[in-house]
Amino acid sequence: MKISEAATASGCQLETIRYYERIGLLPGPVRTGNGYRVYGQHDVARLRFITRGRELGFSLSEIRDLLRLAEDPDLSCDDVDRLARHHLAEIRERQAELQRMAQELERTIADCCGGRRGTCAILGGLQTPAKPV
Amino acid sequence: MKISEAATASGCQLETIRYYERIGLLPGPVRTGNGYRVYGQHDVARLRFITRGRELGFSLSEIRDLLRLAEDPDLSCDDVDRLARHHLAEIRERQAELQRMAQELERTIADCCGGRRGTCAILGGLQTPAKPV
DNA sequence: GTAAAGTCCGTAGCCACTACAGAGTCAAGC
DNA sequence: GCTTGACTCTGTAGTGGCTACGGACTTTAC
Repeated sequence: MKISEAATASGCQLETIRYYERIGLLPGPVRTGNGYRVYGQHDVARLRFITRGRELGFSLSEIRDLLRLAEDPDLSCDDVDRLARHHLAEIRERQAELQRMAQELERTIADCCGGRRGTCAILGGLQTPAKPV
Repeated sequence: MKISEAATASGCQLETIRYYERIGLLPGPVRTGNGYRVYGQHDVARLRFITRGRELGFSLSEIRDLLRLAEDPDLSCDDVDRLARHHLAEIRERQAELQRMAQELERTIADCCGGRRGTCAILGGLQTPAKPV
């Protein structure tokens, strides 16, 4: 299939496919006589794997690791598990950080009396470092 | 004060100060005879405002807007309030997204039997699109 | 006097794309 | 056969928010 079909089949953007090829995440496919890329089911599966990993927030380099692990059938999946847990911990951290931000913002917004600039609590809150929570 | 002192006083990295100047977020300061930048309390306050905004997850362009609003004392703070609320909504969205990711990852990790590659649920989960939650 | 630290400027790199420009190719309709 | 439009190719530049480097200059400390 051609690149646009592979894009549709994998849920990956067309330019992104070329990008993944450029950075070596996807092997360069067979070409037709006119130079068009030709993809097979295996390529689509790999693209889906990458896309899915991105949806779950993995970085491309993490996905590269996962793909390597996935392609070595002799290893136990301990490494995969470790990578997934590590990633989950990072997500939890980001969640906590967003939660802190949201709380501070909410407090600041609540303090806003809707008045004039001189008394604006939001701008005031931005002037000063965070209050300890 | 010199740039390194301004960096310490504002909690902003030295190179970042120069970067903010380059993109027009911080006005170019007075220079000494040798060309060194000289900052005052007002600059430090502005830098702290920016840094604080970044900590709260505002983009530099949002911060630019906030600074403009902060500097026009005639306006009511409705716009500031609107911007803050809009930003809060975005944070809430990102939180929800991370939550979805985390749940999926947790489920996938839980499914991992610790066995060999052929049966690895994590890799399997990456092959297939998300199950509806 | 010399060595270390600080400052200057400009540029390139990071991530993960996205968007172009300009050229070639293919299929359908006339 | 010709035109039109859709598709594909390559290479490059842009995004955001920094960070890091190199090479030149100045200041500071001993």
